[in-house]
Amino acid sequence: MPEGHTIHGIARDHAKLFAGRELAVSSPQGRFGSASRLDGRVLAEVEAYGKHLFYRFDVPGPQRVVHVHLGLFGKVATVSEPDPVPPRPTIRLRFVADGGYADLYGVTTCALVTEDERDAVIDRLGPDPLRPDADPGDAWRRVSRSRAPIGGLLMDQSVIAGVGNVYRAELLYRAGLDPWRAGRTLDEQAWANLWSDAVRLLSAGLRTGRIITTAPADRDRTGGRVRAQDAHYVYGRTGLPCRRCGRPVTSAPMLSRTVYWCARCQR
DNA sequence: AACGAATGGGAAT
DNA sequence: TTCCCCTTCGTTC
Repeated sequence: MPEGHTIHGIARDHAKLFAGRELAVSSPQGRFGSASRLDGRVLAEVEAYGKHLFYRFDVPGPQRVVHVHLGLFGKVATVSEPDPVPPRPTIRLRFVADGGYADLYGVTTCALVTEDERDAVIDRLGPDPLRPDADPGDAWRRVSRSRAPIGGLLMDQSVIAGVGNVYRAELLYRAGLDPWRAGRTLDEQAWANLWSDAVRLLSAGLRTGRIITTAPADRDRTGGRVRAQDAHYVYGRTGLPCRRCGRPVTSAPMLSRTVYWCARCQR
């Protein structure tokens, strides 16, 4: 689940459900030790940047921001009903308000930090295609100077924040780019196109809650809802025929993550 | 019951 | 580069 669009969706939903309200905060699992310092306090705002979430509370003292990073397995379950079910023992953090509640579990990071620490996290990140203030020029400077493969650069959060393994594969397919090409062999227009497609795809993901990257012409259009097996061009389709040329989709490890591509359509 | 994989990332080597 | 953390779920024994 957790690529940038998921995180921004959680921020949007939690702002609506919790911001400006007093929250009951607990850690059924016990590993979020700061829960009691936030319990009964007002959540001022929720912010998403790349794959990072920040919850700012009205509390005294320098530590007032909960920094959350879901990692590979982390999940957030949000329920817009007033009566919470008893929590599973693995729930790291639970927020409860009058109108609903949310559970976080399996997360890589869940910590109460200062504003400076929050700033430091964001300083390490590249531009986020889902933020209106994003400057793709910052990312281009990194890409244009790098010998690393573009498939790795798209996954590097200090280059561009929010793209994960699914969007990486699909963006490169849609651009016709070989994931193994060095960043510096791209021209500026190729990067501009990649960036604008990232804005388009992640925005669509935020809107629909799903990663759907295939153009209508490249999938079976019968039926209203896009079938799961029609949602992607190459991600998770090793050995299946490319939707456009029929050649079996290739996959290989890149920096310990599987990258998928069509060796004929992507040069 | 055991194992592997999964939309991630940081620290250690 | 390798290892380690986080949790769930489907497959295999």
